[in-house]
Amino acid sequence: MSGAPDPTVFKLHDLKVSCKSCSLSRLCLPHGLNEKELAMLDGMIERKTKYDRGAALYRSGEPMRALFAIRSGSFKTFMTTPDGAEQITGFHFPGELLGIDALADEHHHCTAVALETSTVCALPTQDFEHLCATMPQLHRQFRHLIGQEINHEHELLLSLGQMRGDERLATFLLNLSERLRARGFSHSEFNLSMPRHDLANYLGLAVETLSRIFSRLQDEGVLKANRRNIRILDFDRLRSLAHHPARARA
Amino acid sequence: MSGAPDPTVFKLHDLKVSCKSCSLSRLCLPHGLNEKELAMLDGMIERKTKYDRGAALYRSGEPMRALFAIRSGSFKTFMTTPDGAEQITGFHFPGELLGIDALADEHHHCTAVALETSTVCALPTQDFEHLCATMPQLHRQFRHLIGQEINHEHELLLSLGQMRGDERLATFLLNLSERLRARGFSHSEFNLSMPRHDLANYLGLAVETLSRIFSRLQDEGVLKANRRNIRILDFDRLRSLAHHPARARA
DNA sequence: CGGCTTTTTGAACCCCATCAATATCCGTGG
DNA sequence: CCACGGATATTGATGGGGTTCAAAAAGCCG
Repeated sequence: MSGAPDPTVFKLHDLKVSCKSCSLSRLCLPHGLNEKELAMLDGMIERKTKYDRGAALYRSGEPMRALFAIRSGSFKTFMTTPDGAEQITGFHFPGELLGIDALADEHHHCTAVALETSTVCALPTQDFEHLCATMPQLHRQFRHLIGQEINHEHELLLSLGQMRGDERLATFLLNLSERLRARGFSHSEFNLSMPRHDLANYLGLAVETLSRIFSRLQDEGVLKANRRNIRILDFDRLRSLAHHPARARA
Repeated sequence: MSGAPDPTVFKLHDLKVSCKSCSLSRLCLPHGLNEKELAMLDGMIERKTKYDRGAALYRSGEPMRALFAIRSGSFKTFMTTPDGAEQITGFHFPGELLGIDALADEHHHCTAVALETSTVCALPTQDFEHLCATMPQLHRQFRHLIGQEINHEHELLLSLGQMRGDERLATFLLNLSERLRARGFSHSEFNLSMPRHDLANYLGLAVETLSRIFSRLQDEGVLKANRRNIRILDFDRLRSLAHHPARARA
């Protein structure tokens, strides 16, 4: 389960990729930094960490060690109640930040687990704090990314609080589609990195209900879903679902 | 929260209260600042803003003017969809920060509306950015408050995604009770500042369902609810509800 | 006292959870 | 290579929590 990484897998050139040459930099913390600042940031980052599927980047309750930026792969973050119930609060992709749930008291309130073999860049908290103080642009981008996180959670609240199951799934798929597009992938066909179980939990549904919704959307020609593989056929229909056109629950 | 302040209560000396003498400072941005820093922060703050019930502090889409700290009263913040559906994302009380939903792109993604006559302290964004750069402790407290906001939204996600109606209400009441206690009010009896309609929306329920849940909890002797007035009679039962003891939806 | 909003209560229906069973995929070992 | 077992996913049947429609009751304010 845990990512006891085979040392031989890490070739030197993998470890030395810099922020400067990283294709994700425009989505990530380095965005907007000049050459000199970039170099400073680069110097602070530990880049060697690899996580296999199921490996935890951090667990709820642990003290915060670092801020993480995803380089490849994907993660889920979830809350846990004392009695064992879980709620997935987000799926995270390359260029996104992980660990800001520890902002309040330097301890994590979520657990982050890799959905597939993934790599992250780690930024020790002390270093980061110092860097922010000296680089206004880094600080700004950090705030920007936190803001995105908050906005995303607001969208999810809207979804869970107001929408039916099919509307939630439509919203999720459109959001995912956009995030993949922003990363240079196809926005109409992709493979989900999470099992149905996780997606259902994220959407506040039972696995069976989610499966039924997929089947129905497929029957209606909105998409084609073969297990993890999704092909969106009718974006307009999906969008109209996501905006649940005629419902005034106000 | 209930302290529906008579307008005449606001004499000039109220408007000039400084952070230093503010009873909420330990919950608010000034927490941990030394005398000199406190004076600097004080100098930046506009304190005269008062909002009647229904008045908007800011609206979704507007550019961010300032960061707000609530001094008295209470607010609700909500998301709006293109088709008019709303989801209340939070209720906010004295000492809490409003406006951080604009962190991503300097534009608000929520609307904030006063639930009763309320006053806020406004901190213009540019000033604040500058202050943060020169006062590490202020920066730290700002991060702390943002973290609290994120944590609160995670709790709400858990609530909406995993709990039944009665469990959601129990969770809300316990949370509210704690926040009131932290502000020196009774934690067992209080007046809700929001109508059923808003609370139902926040909890992802229909007004009728919420009303029925209140009635049932009252029949069971867990609490006494007379319109806005709530008296919690059995904290243990409420807590056991909030933790939905025997349900493994894992 | 009227007219308004807010809250509660009642009845019917529906989305979704649950229980149960089948199907499909995948990794492992014979 | 194929067989086997476990995890993952789909499908069916049933029941319950919650929404919706409808209306009455209770505050609130002019």
